[in-house]
Amino acid sequence: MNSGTSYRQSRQRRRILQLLKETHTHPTVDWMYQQLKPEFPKLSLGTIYRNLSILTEQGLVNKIKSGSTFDRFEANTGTHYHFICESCGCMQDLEMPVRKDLNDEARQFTNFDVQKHQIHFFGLCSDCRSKKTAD
Amino acid sequence: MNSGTSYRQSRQRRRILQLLKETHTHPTVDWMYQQLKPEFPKLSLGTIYRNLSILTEQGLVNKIKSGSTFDRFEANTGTHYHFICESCGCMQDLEMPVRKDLNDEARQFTNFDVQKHQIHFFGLCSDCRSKKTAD
DNA sequence: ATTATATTAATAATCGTTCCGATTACTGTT
DNA sequence: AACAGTAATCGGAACGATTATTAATATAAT
Ligand SMILES: [Mn+2]
Ligand SMILES: [Mn+2]
Ligand SMILES: [Zn+2]
Ligand SMILES: [Zn+2]
Repeated sequence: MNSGTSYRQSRQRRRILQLLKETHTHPTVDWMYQQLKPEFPKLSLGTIYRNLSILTEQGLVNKIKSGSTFDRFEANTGTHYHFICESCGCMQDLEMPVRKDLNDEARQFTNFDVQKHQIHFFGLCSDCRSKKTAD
Repeated sequence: MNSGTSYRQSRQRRRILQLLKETHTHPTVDWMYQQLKPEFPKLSLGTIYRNLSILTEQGLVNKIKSGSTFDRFEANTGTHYHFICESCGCMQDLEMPVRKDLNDEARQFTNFDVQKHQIHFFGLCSDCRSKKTAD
């Protein structure tokens, strides 16, 4: 990546972060590429990947292993839970408070040093839900 | 896969299931391949993948998207939570009871049809923990 | 402006997984 | 026991997502 030395600023990286900040859809690399391509006609996928990993390293962005074959990203770096629609695959934030007590509970059942946890809820999003009842 | 018609029996599939039943390490495809290769010298990776997906379809096996670049599998098909060591990457079952009430709680914060959830706990496993204090 | 080097675009390489065609192995029928 | 039908196999090619390489370009400091 960039061992030790300082980072410069680039239009591309600035826009990638900005784009992540103004959306709540947990975008994929490909989606971001499509979005920014008109603006940077010579944009390459490698640039997206490299900058996302720099931004992640800097703590400005979260990489989400969504359970699909591809990763998702978000600028919302605070801990929170996710809902994933099993029909359309969309991923949405849950406002639900984080249950740190679950870590304590987990500790009671092991001798592991449990530090954090992640919850993914699954089901049907509101859109897919109404589509289903419409037949 | 095999639409409608019945499955035959094969030594390979039988052994793949058996192997999964006698281990608790949530094996990767590659590990299973290494294990069974001596027993089936002409074994191919495709055979492991195909049979795991048949067994999964039959509900005898769970595919786990572990958050790594590769998938893991288990014959323990009941719902349960996992602990993942951030140092060595091992994955272990938690005896902790499943909190179905979390689904209800999640429903209060959305209009989604929340059906199930998954929890991954992270930290240091007992082995890595003791290695760390040993310096 | 000159310089040093971080960043880029383009492309090749890698990784885990799925797909394919030719061959082999089951299983039920004559 | 020979046969026919068709799953299951092997080996390798193809695939999609990601990472690595390299020469050209952009950025920031002097
Ligand atoms: Mn989120
Ligand atoms: Mn398990
Ligand atoms: Zn949906
Ligand atoms: Zn460990």
